[in-house]
Amino acid sequence: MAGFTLKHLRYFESVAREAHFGRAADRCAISQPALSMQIKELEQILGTPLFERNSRAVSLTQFGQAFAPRAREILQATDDLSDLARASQDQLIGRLRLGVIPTVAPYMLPRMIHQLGQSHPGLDLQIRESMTPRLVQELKDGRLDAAILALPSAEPSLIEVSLFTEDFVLVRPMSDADQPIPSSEKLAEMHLLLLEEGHCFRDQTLAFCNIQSTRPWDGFDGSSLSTLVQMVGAGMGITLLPDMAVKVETRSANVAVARFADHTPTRDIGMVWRKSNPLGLQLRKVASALSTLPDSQNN
Amino acid sequence: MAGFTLKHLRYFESVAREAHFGRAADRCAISQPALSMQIKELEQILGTPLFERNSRAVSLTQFGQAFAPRAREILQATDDLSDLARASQDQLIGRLRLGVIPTVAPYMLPRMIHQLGQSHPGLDLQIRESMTPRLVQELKDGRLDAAILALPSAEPSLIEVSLFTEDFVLVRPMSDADQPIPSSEKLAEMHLLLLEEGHCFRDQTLAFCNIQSTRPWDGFDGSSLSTLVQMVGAGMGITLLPDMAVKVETRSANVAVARFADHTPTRDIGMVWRKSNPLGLQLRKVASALSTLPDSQNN
DNA sequence: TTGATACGATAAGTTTTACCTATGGCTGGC
DNA sequence: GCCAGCCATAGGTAAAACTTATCGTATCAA
Repeated sequence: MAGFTLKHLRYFESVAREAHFGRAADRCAISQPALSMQIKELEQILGTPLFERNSRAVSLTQFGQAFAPRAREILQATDDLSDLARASQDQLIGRLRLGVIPTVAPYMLPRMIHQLGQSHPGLDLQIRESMTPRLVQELKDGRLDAAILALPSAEPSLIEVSLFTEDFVLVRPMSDADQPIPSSEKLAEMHLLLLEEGHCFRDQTLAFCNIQSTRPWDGFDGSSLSTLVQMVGAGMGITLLPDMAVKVETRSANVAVARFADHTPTRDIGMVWRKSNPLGLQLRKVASALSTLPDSQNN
Repeated sequence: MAGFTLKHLRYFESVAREAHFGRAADRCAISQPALSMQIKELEQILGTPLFERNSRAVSLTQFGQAFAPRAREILQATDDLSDLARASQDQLIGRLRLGVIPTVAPYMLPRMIHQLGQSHPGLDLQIRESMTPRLVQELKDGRLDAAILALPSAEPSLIEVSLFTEDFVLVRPMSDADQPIPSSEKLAEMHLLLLEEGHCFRDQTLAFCNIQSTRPWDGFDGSSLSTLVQMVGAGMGITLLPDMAVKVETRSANVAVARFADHTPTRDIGMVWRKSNPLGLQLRKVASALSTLPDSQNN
């Protein structure tokens, strides 16, 4: 024997409230016989009568009186659950596990958290900082919901949305400030300081200079952009910086910043998530909110 | 658009638990396409996906994770309400989901089923065999109605009713049959064969011998009492058996059974259920019917 | 790369269920 | 005794839910 249904409970509640099958049926927008049958079925399922049908009146049995408040609780809980569903439609709420690559995280996170706090109240942002391959793997494993990294991710199972494009700038010792800006070919012959293996920014820099990334490298690799700039300040060479890092990293270093006039190297920062993630729409809104961020720093 | 039904919630809960449509469909006793359609319909009603279907895996969306505990609460409340109805009969009828620990089930079940068939016609007995911690958890989750295990359960939310106390007996190779019965201290120094980690009977045996259960164990653990007795018969050591297992397990094995004269180790087998279960009165009657069982075997 | 496999979605057909209208049967009041 | 009010029953219909068979796609091994 199957259990009762929510419909049974709604009909029961209606009869209990009206103490009248006909009016209760109206309230339920069904016919009186249909209601009678459903109540009868409910009583049969429970194995106990719920109502006492006197010829002129309908009243709850003792068991019906115990049943009614519990039934109302359940109906209330289902209504609440429906509301929960509705409330979650429009905008992303709850946990968002977001991966960010190391050459973006320190410069973007403060404004990002601030921005999302404004545009997405109720969002529980959980940040993980890792290099691209690991972020991609964790996305595919379902351990991240989305990631911010340099496009393209070269991963067909992910959706990519570009947030903004940013230039690379040249950072060199202050003593070189009045030198002409070297071409990318010249750069390859200079003492170019790079991030460690695995950073996509390292690969992008090498690509710009037309250097094979597999070529053995004789320089000292830095583990962060901050280290690289300090090394440049100490006269150990030159480096490239992504635009968003410039202000923070060159503030207190004895280095000169120069922008390329032509063929400026750039990278495209984007947000990615699984194609199969049904929150695509909401994630797109998050991305949209984040794409306004670089504007707020350009001054 | 009509709201969701309890059936929707049950199906949802099943898929959420199994993370697999096929297995979930089996559990619900319907076909996989029917389940897929119902889940799809539920998602449409809610206006939000509940599951993320990767080709190889099914996982809850963030909303699904918020939805699941509430859905379970509602299902639990409906089960309680059904139980309330059954509590108004004076004898338990309908489904009884009963958990039994492995060192009791094989020896008690046949008589138990027979006894309840007599004393409780109309009872639909569903047995699950698991070790104590899991049974307790499933009781608390509302996935079991009652369990038979060794007392105490150390769980304040459960009611415990003792069914009977049974002795442990010593089982050793037939060649040792005329040896004196060792003390519990002696036992600890002999080659004592034990059940695997997790069985309460293992812990009770160790406690009797004053052995720390955290102590690394050099013996081979058996996965059933039957295996242990076979190992004893093969001369690999000695073991203890609960009384109810003796007749069945030593019948065809080349072992000697000895009872302890003094300080006999025992365990208290009892039935437990949630304090909040409205069927307490009826379950007490079931326990009472079961407590007569050991008498019928004592000959 | 290709073929096998696993798994959820889709399609077509059938059974079950919930409902409608019409009617029956009981009760209390006029 | 007849009428009015009310719930139950009967017969028929349309929607819902389920079945089996099949498809599409992703994964994995050869």
